[in-house]
Amino acid sequence: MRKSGRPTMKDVAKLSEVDVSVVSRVLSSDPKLAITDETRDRVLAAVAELDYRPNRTARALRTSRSGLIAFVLPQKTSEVYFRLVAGAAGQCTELGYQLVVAGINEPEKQLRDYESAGIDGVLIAAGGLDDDELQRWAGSNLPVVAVNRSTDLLPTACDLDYFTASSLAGKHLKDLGHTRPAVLSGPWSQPGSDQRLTGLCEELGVNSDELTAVSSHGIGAAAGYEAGIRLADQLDGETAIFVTTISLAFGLLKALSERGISVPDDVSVLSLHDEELANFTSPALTTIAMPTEQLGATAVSQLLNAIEGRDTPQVVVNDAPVLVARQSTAPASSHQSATHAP
Amino acid sequence: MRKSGRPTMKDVAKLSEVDVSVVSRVLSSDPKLAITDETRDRVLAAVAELDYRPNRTARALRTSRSGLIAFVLPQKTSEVYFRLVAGAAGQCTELGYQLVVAGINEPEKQLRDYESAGIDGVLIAAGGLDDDELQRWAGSNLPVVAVNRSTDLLPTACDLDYFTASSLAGKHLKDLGHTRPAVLSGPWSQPGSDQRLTGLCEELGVNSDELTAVSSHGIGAAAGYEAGIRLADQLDGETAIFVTTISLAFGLLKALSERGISVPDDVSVLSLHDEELANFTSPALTTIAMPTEQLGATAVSQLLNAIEGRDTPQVVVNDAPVLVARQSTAPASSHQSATHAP
DNA sequence: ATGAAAGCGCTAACAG
DNA sequence: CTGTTAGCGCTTTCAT
Repeated sequence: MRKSGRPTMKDVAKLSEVDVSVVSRVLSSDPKLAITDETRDRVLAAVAELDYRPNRTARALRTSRSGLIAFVLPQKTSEVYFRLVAGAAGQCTELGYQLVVAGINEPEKQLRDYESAGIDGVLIAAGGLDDDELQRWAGSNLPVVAVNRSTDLLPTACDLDYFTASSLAGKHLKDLGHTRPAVLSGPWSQPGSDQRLTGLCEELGVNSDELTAVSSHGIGAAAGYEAGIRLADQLDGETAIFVTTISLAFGLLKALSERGISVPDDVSVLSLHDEELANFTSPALTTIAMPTEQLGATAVSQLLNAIEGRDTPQVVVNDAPVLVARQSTAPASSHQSATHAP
Repeated sequence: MRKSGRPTMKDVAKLSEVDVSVVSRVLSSDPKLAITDETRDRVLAAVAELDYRPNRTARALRTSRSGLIAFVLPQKTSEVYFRLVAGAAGQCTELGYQLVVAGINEPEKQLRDYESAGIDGVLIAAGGLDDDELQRWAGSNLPVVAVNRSTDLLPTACDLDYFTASSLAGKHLKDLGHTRPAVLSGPWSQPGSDQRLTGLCEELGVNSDELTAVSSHGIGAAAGYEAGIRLADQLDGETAIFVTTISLAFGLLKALSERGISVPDDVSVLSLHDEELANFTSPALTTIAMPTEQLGATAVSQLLNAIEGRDTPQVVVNDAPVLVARQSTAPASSHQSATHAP
């Protein structure tokens, strides 16, 4: 065992000629501590002089609070998760926590590892999980909050406002004269119960099962391409395609171009989530930008609330989504047609 | 203070009727422990029965080893870093460590935070750091290893084999008849000393300062676009463009298309690093795929070596890069010309 | 082959 | 207002 060599509280106590307990109380600004300014200053001076920093491990052992939280992510992931992590990491830094990340594994095993490691709570990126798997994250002594998914399998969940987002999408399409868009969605979406569609349908006054819809088998561009080909072949006069997550849209654009369907002349494309690359596709992609980093940050706050035993709203809605109109959407016009030679 | 309620070593000791020290030694498979199989079995049985898991915090306090390592990332980041983290995280799980992530901040402050938190060592994504900043990461008691950058400012550094990668690029271009490619590189690249160019130049038999080169002001597609416009306007008969990192290439493609330069008819484009989206640009991008996840994993191993005081090679080269030929490169032919009307 | 005992550095009653 | 004390759960000499 290497001695760390760093000064301990005892050193500070000695130098400032008080007891360690006083140092401890000064440093944690114990509210019910009455102390002369003189003494406090002496302690603080000693802390500064020795360049003392508390040993968080010792503190953790004593208080059973490590200041560590974990974020569990899908093994196959995408830009969206990255932004989530960035938001969460920033908030952690802000609040003096450390963020541990790991790919998702067996929930039970992973949770027990985290308990063993003294992790205070865990964030689970639940966007792609089915109920069964999510359920398995619930049976733990640790506070667990679901991120990017609404659910009541867990006491706390944070999600983006997909209803508003899809309403925005619907409104934009309606304004352009598109009345019955086709839908390209991710693998977990269940048409009809999918909140990413309700706003759209409401705005357009259609029923979700009237729409031509295709589900992808994954969340990457390749999955979007594959599903996009299927969708292209199924198009029946639709003048627009609504995509529920952006990476799919990148693949779709390619599929459409291969099928000789021109965007936005033959069909408009509009996707949820925004990212820098949307500016650089051809044509540049119209999107609904979602506050993804915000979601990450909020999830951290919620988890800390749960850890402290404070109130934790079941669902948290963040900043409003915003439409970013680029070149992939255009007015529907009578000469439009998505039909084409095979 | 909440009692955790989990069984401790004492409970195991009691149940198996031995001393805690014996339990400890059994569990850490102390090599110089002589023990009857009978006793060991009793201990193990108790461990199983109580579902005992060691308290890593207590262990950490005792051994000054937390089992935590940190990965410090740029605030503005890209897909490449994500892959790095994925690789590192996987390796950590493999080896029983936890990976803490954070955006880069003030090195001194961050390092002291990490010391205070008991972090065992830190990985710094140094690809975009200048020497001064990197230097500031060196002055710490913690082992620090630079990732994605070769340097001798730190005792340990891990990097990809950019020499081989750029040789591969050079060879591919030469095979196609391109002799004097233009270069689009990231902000930190210093032409001439840049290892991402040496292999290319060697293969092509040119001097790096003979090449038309433009540096971007960032690492995203937007930066690539901006620099791409500048480069397009500077093109002087070049039949190919070599890009040192892929996100820039996405922007470049757009810039070229706006300038009416057709890829690959007018100019071929070839980029370092591969990602899924390279399949979905138009045209699909030819790349040199680098073992980025591997780098993340190797960096972790190196850091653990450093932590254990074992040997740490200054530079680690991983799996070989591989050429992924797609549609953005084509043979140079006499009718090619990058000149164009403004 | 096993047990006793001393702490790692910190916190939180409880005394004084 | 400040000091004493008793651990948190574990590892590790040193005894036996």
